[in-house]
Amino acid sequence: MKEQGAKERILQTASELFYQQGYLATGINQIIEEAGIAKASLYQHFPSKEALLTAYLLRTRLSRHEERMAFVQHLAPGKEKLMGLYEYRLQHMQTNNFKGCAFTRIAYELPGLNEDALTQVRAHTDMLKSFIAEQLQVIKNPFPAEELTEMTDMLLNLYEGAGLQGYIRKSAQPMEDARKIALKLLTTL
Amino acid sequence: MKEQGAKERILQTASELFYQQGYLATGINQIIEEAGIAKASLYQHFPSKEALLTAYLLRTRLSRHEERMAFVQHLAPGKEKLMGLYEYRLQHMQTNNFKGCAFTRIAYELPGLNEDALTQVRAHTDMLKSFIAEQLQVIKNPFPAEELTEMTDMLLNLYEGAGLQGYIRKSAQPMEDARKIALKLLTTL
DNA sequence: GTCTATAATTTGATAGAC
DNA sequence: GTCTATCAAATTATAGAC
Repeated sequence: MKEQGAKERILQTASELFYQQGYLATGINQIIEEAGIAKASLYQHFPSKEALLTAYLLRTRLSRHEERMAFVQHLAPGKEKLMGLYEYRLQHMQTNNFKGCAFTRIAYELPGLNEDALTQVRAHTDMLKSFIAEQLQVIKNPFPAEELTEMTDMLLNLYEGAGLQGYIRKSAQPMEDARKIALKLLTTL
Repeated sequence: MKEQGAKERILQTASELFYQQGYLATGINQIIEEAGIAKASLYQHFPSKEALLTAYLLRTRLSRHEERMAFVQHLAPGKEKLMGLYEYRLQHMQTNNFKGCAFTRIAYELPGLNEDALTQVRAHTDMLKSFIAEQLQVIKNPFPAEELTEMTDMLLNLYEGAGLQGYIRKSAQPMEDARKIALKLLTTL
């Protein structure tokens, strides 16, 4: 990890800790210790802890999006890619020991979220929403606007709700159930 | 507020602050200041900040449940009471300026949640789930077990997902949309 | 039971040498 | 650019007087 430059090492360490322990529960001291750099070096690259948070959110949002896209890449557009969304999340939950959604964590940790951070959190669900809507339009075209919105909301809420339940229960079951329900909903189209 | 006794005043103040600002962001100092008592008095009644958290969660869970029940009391069992669930949450969101779910906040603030707290969080969604399942069985009886589970999950996820979206967007729209979708789902039974 | 005073640690952030 | 040393403030919690 040493060969990656100080700034990169800081951001990677902070990202891991923010996600695993939470933003507030993670101190600057722990970050510099685990990154193996001095405190003043951190502040050379990031003016404040809050700036580190913004950088973390931006990076995480983009990389999650890329991972998701890579996961569904080989799947057929439409129903298969939509199922892939649930399957990707299932895999992510299990790989990360049910640590939950990075963006939901930040949003709930900081009720008074600054605008930059709030923008990143919203952009994350915007991406999910448009992904769902796009795939739905592949399945059925033309898709009446109102019905499309309804089905999109339904699938998004199902996904987010199951993510929340899975986090609280430390279980993949809610998301697996949600996947099955989503499949059933799609076959009625 | 003075006439309520020290312990009660502490718990009320802490509850308000934990919900509004979050548990981690709220210091003991702020609690005693706003409650108007001395620090040692707080520790007389609660052995630690964590004990205060547990008391907060228990009280909030019970009072939310009572409020919810009172809200749907005059509604007919079945479809009407189910719609009342969404309407209660809508009212709650607006009254509390979209501060989100108290239990989701705690669950996400503290990834390493102690068992007592985790139990409270789970008990909260257990209550929601059984409420939904009960009302569904009023609408349709007998309700095949598998279908009942599916419909319950769907309504719960819809509810939780919309709650999350509403929190992030500071908007009642997602929950209103969810309520309409739920209504449509119920009329197909 | 409630108070004041204080302890011991940790927090985010900076000054200044190299 | 990276370091050591340090800052002021805030953290949870306790001792001991009244």
